[in-house]
Amino acid sequence: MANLADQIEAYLVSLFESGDVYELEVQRVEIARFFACAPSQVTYVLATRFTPERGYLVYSRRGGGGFVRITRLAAQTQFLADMLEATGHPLTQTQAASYLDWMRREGLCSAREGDIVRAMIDRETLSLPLPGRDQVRSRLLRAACLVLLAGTVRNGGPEGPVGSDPEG
Amino acid sequence: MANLADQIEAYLVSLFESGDVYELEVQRVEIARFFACAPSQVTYVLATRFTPERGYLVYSRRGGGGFVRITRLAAQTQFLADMLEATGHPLTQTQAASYLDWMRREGLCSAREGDIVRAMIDRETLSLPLPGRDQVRSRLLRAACLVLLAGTVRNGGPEGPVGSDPEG
DNA sequence: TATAATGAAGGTCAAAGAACGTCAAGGCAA
DNA sequence: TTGCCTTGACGTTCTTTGACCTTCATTATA
Repeated sequence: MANLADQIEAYLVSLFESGDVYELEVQRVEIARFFACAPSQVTYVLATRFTPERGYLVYSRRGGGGFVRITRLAAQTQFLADMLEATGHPLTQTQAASYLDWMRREGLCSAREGDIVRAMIDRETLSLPLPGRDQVRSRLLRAACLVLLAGTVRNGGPEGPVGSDPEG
Repeated sequence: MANLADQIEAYLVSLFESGDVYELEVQRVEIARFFACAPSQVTYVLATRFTPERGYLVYSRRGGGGFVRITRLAAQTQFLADMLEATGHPLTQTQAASYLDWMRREGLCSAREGDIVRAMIDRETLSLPLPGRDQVRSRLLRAACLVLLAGTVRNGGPEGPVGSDPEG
């Protein structure tokens, strides 16, 4: 178990625990320097270890002042894991709605938050042909759930991504 | 927040907030001197952060006695009309996110609600080819806005403590 | 009085720099 | 020999700067 990826993972986890925080902001190149490895190695660790299924969210920003932010998701229950698993597959409007109902009952989201997501995954709103529609819906629900589970994800305002967006 | 652009943005926003004003008049060269940077850096910040989509208007005048005036637009007036107009045509991720920034600042949605919608309209989440992606995004934002605005009318202040309102 | 010169703003744009991401190819271990 | 690791070349995004341009008010000049 002496491989680098595991060491880097352990190091990052230790930062979470020693600091007792739910959010970490590091620089990829710093970690790479610390472990004397290629920066892309850090990306690899983030991609394989710090996944939503394992309870983490990763957000990064390029350019000067760039960084990598790792957020630890709130409580991990079996149902949440199942739901994240479910959002990996196409979902009908009814299925998606029932997940939202559940989250609402569990206090994981407010009624209004549920309404927002519900409106956005509505078939009329999506207005896409059917094989793809359910796939897009599941991705949307997943994205929403990740934010809900993150507790407080800072992603906008002065800290958020900014600038021209030719790609849309 | 290691980069200059973010610092300058934060500084300008703080001027708005500490003064509790909707209009600011500064000199580009003064800001540049204060931050010990090139004046064009200030122009860059204005161009990327203080955009109409984010609810700001910038007017400037050259020559002796020149200045830069930043106006913070209030949401209530033309906001709904503009937003619905905007959501009638394709929207890039940056444009959409900027509208969300604005709504949050104006108290039309909470930070978490903004994050949810932002995550759902992300290009990675949508994962659709480009001509259509921006169209779907605009429908999604529109759907979300309609819920947000309806909620505003119903209960007045949406800007509650983030994530602590499971009944709301 | 008109006009020209001057200096004081801010604007534009392209290039360089600073991060992070992607991907394919090779390495290594069970 | 299959499936992770690891690396490095190359790509994208965002920032920062500096050289050069335009606009405006003021002052000097014909």
